[in-house]
Amino acid sequence: MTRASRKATIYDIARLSGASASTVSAALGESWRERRISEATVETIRSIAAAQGYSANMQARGLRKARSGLVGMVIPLHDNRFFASMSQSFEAFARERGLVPVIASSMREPQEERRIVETLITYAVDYMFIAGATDPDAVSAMCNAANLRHVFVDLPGRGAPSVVSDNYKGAADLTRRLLSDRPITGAACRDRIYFIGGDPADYASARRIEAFRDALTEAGSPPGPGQVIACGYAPRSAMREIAALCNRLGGLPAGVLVNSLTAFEGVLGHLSSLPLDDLRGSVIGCYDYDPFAAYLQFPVHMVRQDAHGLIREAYRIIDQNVTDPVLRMVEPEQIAPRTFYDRAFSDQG
Amino acid sequence: MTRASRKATIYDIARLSGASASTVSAALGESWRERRISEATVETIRSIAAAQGYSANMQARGLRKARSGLVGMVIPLHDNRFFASMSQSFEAFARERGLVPVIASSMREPQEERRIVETLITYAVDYMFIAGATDPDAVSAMCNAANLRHVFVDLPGRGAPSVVSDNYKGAADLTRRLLSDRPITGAACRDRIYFIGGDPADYASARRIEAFRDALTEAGSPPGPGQVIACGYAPRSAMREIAALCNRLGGLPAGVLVNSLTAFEGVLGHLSSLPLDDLRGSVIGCYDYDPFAAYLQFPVHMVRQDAHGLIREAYRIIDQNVTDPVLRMVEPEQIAPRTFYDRAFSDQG
DNA sequence: ACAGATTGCACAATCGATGCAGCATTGAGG
DNA sequence: CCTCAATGCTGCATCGATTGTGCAATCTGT
Repeated sequence: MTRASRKATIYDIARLSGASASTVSAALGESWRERRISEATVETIRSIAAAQGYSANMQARGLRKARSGLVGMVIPLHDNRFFASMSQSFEAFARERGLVPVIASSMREPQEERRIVETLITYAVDYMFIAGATDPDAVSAMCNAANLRHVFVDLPGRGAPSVVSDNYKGAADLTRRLLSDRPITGAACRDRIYFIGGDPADYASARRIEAFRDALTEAGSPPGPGQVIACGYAPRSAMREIAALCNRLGGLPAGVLVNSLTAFEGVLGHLSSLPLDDLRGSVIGCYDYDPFAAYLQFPVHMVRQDAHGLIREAYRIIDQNVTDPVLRMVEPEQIAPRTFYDRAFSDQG
Repeated sequence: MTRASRKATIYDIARLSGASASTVSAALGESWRERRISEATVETIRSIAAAQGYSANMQARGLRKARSGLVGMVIPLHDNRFFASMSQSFEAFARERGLVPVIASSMREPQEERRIVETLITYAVDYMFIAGATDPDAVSAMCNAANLRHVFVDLPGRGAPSVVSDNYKGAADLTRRLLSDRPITGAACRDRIYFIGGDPADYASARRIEAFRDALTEAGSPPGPGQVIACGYAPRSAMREIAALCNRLGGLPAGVLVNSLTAFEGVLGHLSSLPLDDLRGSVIGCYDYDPFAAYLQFPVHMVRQDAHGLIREAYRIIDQNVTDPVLRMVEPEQIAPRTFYDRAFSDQG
């Protein structure tokens, strides 16, 4: 920098190179051929620009071109394995396309969600992804008013394309695994498998509960009352419910399908207070994945959602210019107990 | 929206209200009092703007005011508990200040890091935070050229203020705990505590290793050769090293301090292959925290870094207008084995 | 009733990059 | 020698919001 305080602009480069600002703009961009700027001029301008440490002002460019080069994503929270993976993929795909990702978390508050969408619109993001939307219709309304293409992820909306995890298949497969792995004691009520955690008003949980019921019915033992305990995501309430259940049954049931890692933390809080032998009479499954959960005192069947695949599909929808409210499914992956190291080490090793 | 495709601008509002664009701008902003716009006019303009769903174009505003309202942060990766917590806090503090956070991950690549900083500069972010910088000097050079205030987090730089975790204290305390908790067998070499994982070229690891050595020395048993095994962060190499160590010693050492969760995954891979009783002769510590790691087959002493505190300090530096390369420390928290539920549940529950 | 102050607003320049519409200059062709 | 086309560039308006300046109209005091 020769001049102390401000960043160089095309006018500075124009003055230094003796060319006009429009020539500089063309020379530094892609359009210099079609605007018949000679190669020599382009070289000169580029070297001067490089020497001055010039870089374009995206606000000015965005204002003029009515595109910002930004792509927005709303997620419920950063501090969560699943959504953090989404962020990582979201960013990677954005970069592939030369876009800059802006990720904001809504804390699952509809009001916050709307505020964020509004903000991203004022920054003129070129596209927007909304993961785990709490009020998809409101979001679509705002985006449509701003003429902004958007895709829902993980939780579908009616006003735009959506990509969701195949919660039904994931939960059905997991249930079937638990059913076939469960130890049979003969005591009827203890031979059942219980579903714990999640909110039935939540789209993903509803699909999973539906799959759980169907899989049990298909196996010849339709779920009885109280076999689905959708007590929310908080560890504490999951711990309370599993304790109450064990108390009611006089011991652990043959199997437990825990819906979410946070609920699993609560279940774990109770299980870890039991003698290890008690656990051998039960099979545990968890919808969602954590590498450390694979090393507990007992085997845990887990489901890993394909965050990368979800985001890949979402970008594909943008690339293909789809705007109808289609619904695309991405399959989650079943993780057998204790197989973590086979996979993880081959990636990171 | 009365008009189909484009967003309303102040000129639209001006036309509809019969006022001039500058009056509209003032009325919608903070400056209408000092520009002596009557309250009645302000009301009229605001209601028309609301009816039109007007919201400002930040690119235009940013261009004019030379501020974007964006605040950037570079992190190594999203998909990591520590950095995800930082993102969460970063965003919360940004919102408090009416700023929009832009978080990008460098994958620990110096080149990528520079590219990101450059990009954030072209978007005219008002401030920038760089966590886990790989090339702090280059970053400072770029930011200074663009006249951009920035703060280093977790890994210090020489060209700007830095906020780092007190790695020395965290590791020293953890080492002391392991020392006092370790079972004494009498077999000299097996009574030692080993440090596994991390990269000594990395600032944080170097501080921790230094603390580990000092704490051992202070306890009267200075570390021998091979007692610090800084084999990187990959699970696989940590697994290999712990296996080799056990082989060399003829069993587990009295204690292991594992430097990072990823290395811990590897150590776990080996430990889980041993009979549970072997583990009772050893005390395990891990620098970094995971709630599930608190429920393994054996107790684990963990250190939780204060991501929220780091970010709070970083913002404080910005607020206080500090630009000298000061170094501020934030203390990490020691987590005793199996105490997770006492804490977590009171937050979420 | 008239100078001077105050109120309430409009005009125009500006931020930096872009792109359309020209405008000299050179060379070729008749 | 003159026309026409190609070449290589410049000038100017524009994107939407902000801000310094200016200027009527009304009000205040005497």
